[in-house]
Order: sequence, then C-alpha cells, then structure tokens
Amino acid sequence: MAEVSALAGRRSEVHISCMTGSAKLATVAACAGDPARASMLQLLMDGRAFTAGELSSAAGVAAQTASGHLFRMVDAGLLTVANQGRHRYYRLSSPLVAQMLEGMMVVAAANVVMTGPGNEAMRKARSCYDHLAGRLGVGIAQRLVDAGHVTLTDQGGEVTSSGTMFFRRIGIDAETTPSHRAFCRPCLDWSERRYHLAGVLGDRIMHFCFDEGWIRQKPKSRVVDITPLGTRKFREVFGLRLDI
Amino acid sequence: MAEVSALAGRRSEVHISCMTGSAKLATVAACAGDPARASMLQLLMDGRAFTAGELSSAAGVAAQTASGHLFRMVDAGLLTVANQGRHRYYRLSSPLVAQMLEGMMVVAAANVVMTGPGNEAMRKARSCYDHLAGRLGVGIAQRLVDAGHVTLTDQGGEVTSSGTMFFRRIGIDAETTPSHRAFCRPCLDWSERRYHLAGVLGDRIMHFCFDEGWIRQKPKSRVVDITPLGTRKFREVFGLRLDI
DNA sequence: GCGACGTTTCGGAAATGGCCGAAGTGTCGG
DNA sequence: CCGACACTTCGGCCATTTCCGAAACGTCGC
Repeated sequence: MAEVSALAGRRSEVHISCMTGSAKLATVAACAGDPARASMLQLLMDGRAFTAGELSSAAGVAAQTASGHLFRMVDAGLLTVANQGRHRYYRLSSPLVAQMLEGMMVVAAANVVMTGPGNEAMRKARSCYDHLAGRLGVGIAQRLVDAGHVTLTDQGGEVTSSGTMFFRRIGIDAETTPSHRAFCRPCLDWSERRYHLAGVLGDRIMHFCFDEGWIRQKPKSRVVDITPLGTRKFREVFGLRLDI
Repeated sequence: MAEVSALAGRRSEVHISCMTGSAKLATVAACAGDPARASMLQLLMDGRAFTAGELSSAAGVAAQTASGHLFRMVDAGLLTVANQGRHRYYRLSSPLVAQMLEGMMVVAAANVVMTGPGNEAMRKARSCYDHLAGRLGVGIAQRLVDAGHVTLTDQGGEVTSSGTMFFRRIGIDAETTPSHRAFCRPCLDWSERRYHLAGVLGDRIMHFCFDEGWIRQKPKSRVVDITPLGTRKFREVFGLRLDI
C-alpha cells in the first residue's frame, strides 16, 4: 500500500493525516464531488474491482484523465488498487466507503422524483456492495418481514425462529454468524426510500440468488437481470411478484 | 450549462431533478467538497440553525462568499433556510443529511490518527445532531452496555428491562416511543471509532444532561463543556470517569 | 525481440469555482 | 425618514482543476 503511492512521481505532499477535521472531510467529499469520479464510484459501489480502463469508459473520460482521478481517490483512502499483469484493479477500500456513498445517494435522491429512463433497470434491481437493492431488494425484505421471518426496523434487524427455519429450508445459512459483522442490517434504499436487507444475511441471500441462477450480473454495471427462472422462484419462494 | 450560470440572477435553471444519478451524487458531494462549506456543515451537524453571518465566520470567509456557498447548499437540498427579521437561519434539511456527513467523517477519519490540538475539545465531547458524541458519548454508551441497561451492536440497540428501571430512576423517559423514529440506535463515532448512542434515547439523554446542568453548549460550536457538577454526576450516575 | 495493449506521466489549454470589493435589497431602531 | 445592520448580487481577479494529445513505462503474446 505504501509503495503504491511511493512509486509515482505524483506524490501528494501534504499528507492527509496532518489536516484539520473539516479539511479531511472536504478531501473525501471532493472525491465524490466530480461527475467523472462519481460515475466511477457508483460502478464500484457493488464491491467488485474494475480496471482503470473499465472505469475510464464508465466515466466517459479518456484513460489518462481517469488515471488522475483514480490516483486521487486512492490517495484520499477511498480506493485501493491491486496490480495484476498489465491491469490495475481498483476497488472501494472498505464497506464503510460504500455506506458513505449510499448515504450520499439517499440525500441526492431525497428531494426529487426518480424519473429517468436510463435508471429504470437500476431501480428495478441492483447490487449494493454485497447485497441486493432496488425494487427486488426492497421487495424481498418486505416479503420476509410480512412472513414474519425477519424483523426490520430502523434500529436494526433480526431473524426470527420461523425465519431460521425458512432459510434452512431453502438452503441459506442463517445460523452461523461471524461476530465481527452485522448479520441482519437494514439499509435505506435510495431509489425506493424503504429498507432493504444488508449485512451478512443480505450477502448470503444475494449470492444464493446468483448461484441458483435467479439473477445475473449485467456486465460492467451494478444492474442485475432477473432470469425467467428467478421471476418464477421469487414468486414461489418469497411470494414476490415483480411485474408490478 | 455555461450560460446557465451566467444569466439570470443566481437561480439555477437546470433543476436537480433532471440530472442523471451520478450527477446528482456529484452535486451533493461537491457541496461538502469545499473546505469552507465543509466547515459550515460541520457546525450545522448538531442540528441547530445558524445565521449566515455565524456560518461565514465559522468558515473563515467573507459574508458574500458564504452567501454563495449557502445558496448552493440550499439548492442541492442539503440545507433549508428560514427568514427571521433581518437574519436568515440555515439548518440541515433533514437528519439524513447529518447521517450522510457522519458517514463521510468516518471515512475521512478512518485512515489517519486523529491528532490535532484544535480537535481535542471536540474529541472529548460534542453534540451530533441530537445526541452526544466524542469520549463522553462513547463512554456513556459503554457504561450503559457494561451495566446491562442497553444492548448495542452494529445491528441495532435495545433498552433492557433493567435499563428501563435505571432510566426511570434517574428521570429519563425510556418508555414512550414515537413509532416513526429509531429509539435506540448505535452510531459510529468518527473520533473514537466506537459506537455511541443515537436515536430518541440519545436525544433524551443529551437534553437531560443539558437540563440538569451537567454539560453546557460552547457558543457557536458543536463542542460541549462538562461542568464540575457533570463530572461528578457522570461518575455517580453512570460510573464514568472522564479524567482519563 | 517486436508490436500490441493497458496504464501512467507530462504539459499546456480551457473551464470551473472560490474569493472579495463594491453596490443593492430588505429589516430594525430611533 | 435616516442610518445601522444582515444579507445578497454583481463583477472581476486568481487559484485550482479538468481534460486531452503526446510520450513513456510495463506486461503480454507471438
């Protein structure tokens, strides 16, 4: 990590650690405050790593421009980079960054009606770092709550005993809980403005849906496509109708 | 876009609602991405309203510069403004904005050691929108957890039955719960990197401490001073030693 | 080794945005 | 009605930043 910033001539002299509180806040915020960088961050929000080239085309800028942006975000601590052959893979440096971005998107979407044809697929279903969001994510969460399998308030979430059985029956592990991470966390959905399911359980549900072939990741995007099988299964298993 | 900002007063014609997702994210983020605006936002984070003049001096810029910044933040939906005589009071437009800022500060403080003489008072005790943060806030939360009065994980918080009795005894209402808001919410403290107590209960605890004269708001700042009475009471009531 | 490719650095043009002096609007107090 | 005050708008200066062409670097496939 240290040698990453050391190798370049583009060293930032003023180390972020000797800044005042508001200056550090501004440095971090300014990273997301540019349209090109914001586009990159949105793509990275699903937690996967992307190459500099993929990010440059996602942002709609030339490769050399993107390179500068990426350096800046690494320098600010938002991104980490891994060299792999002639590619460099960038990813968010921690889930905290994804949560921060989610918080910003909630505010960004708060005052306006989300209309925009380009966003329709995104609003329908997308991945959010390690769990599902959009109407699909909110819908699953809602059905689980309705069925009494989980409780989900803005104070936190919990799996009920009926939920434990339910998840065991369909093949999702809702019992082994790594202690260092929230297991069942509500997460405010910026497009639906209701809670969806995050934490370890949200992670496992999403991966289960991928493994079963119910959803498929759209290339170079956070959008997930719901397969015909998925459409049927979400109705059968969760009682969720997605055609509304 | 160029002529948009040029003509026609200071009204922004291009309404934020017709922006694409990442542009809106960038607009919101850019508000916090300037040192002057970041300073203002930090001051506003305790939820109180401040006049344009107070905010301009907090940011260290001239009144006319601040005016522009404030317009921009109102336009982006981060702030609301209320006219009162010849003053204009600005405040965060919603608790969601405070949460967003808190998330950004967590990331900003994540990679670095918080050292800086100016921040010592802030790290000791401050208000965070409607509850206490800093060593005081974290300490109170820790003592309440240790005593078994509340549980506090990253999934959420809860008041135990012993906690209900405890709060009743010292004079804090921990029973009537407005349904629309989290009652006992954990909130990651950026300076201590541990949880403190937010939500309705955090709100009531802070106001109780103010009313009892245990703490006092430092003028034009989020810093709170702990009075001699408070020092004694925090030890007697919570078993909290603040001189460490 | 060679060329193709992904990525970065350099350099300079252009746009953006912050900042303040000066002037304008609106409110309060006498 | 007047001046004092809080705040905003206007206009221009200046620093920062974004952007891309050109070129360099490192890796991969042949």
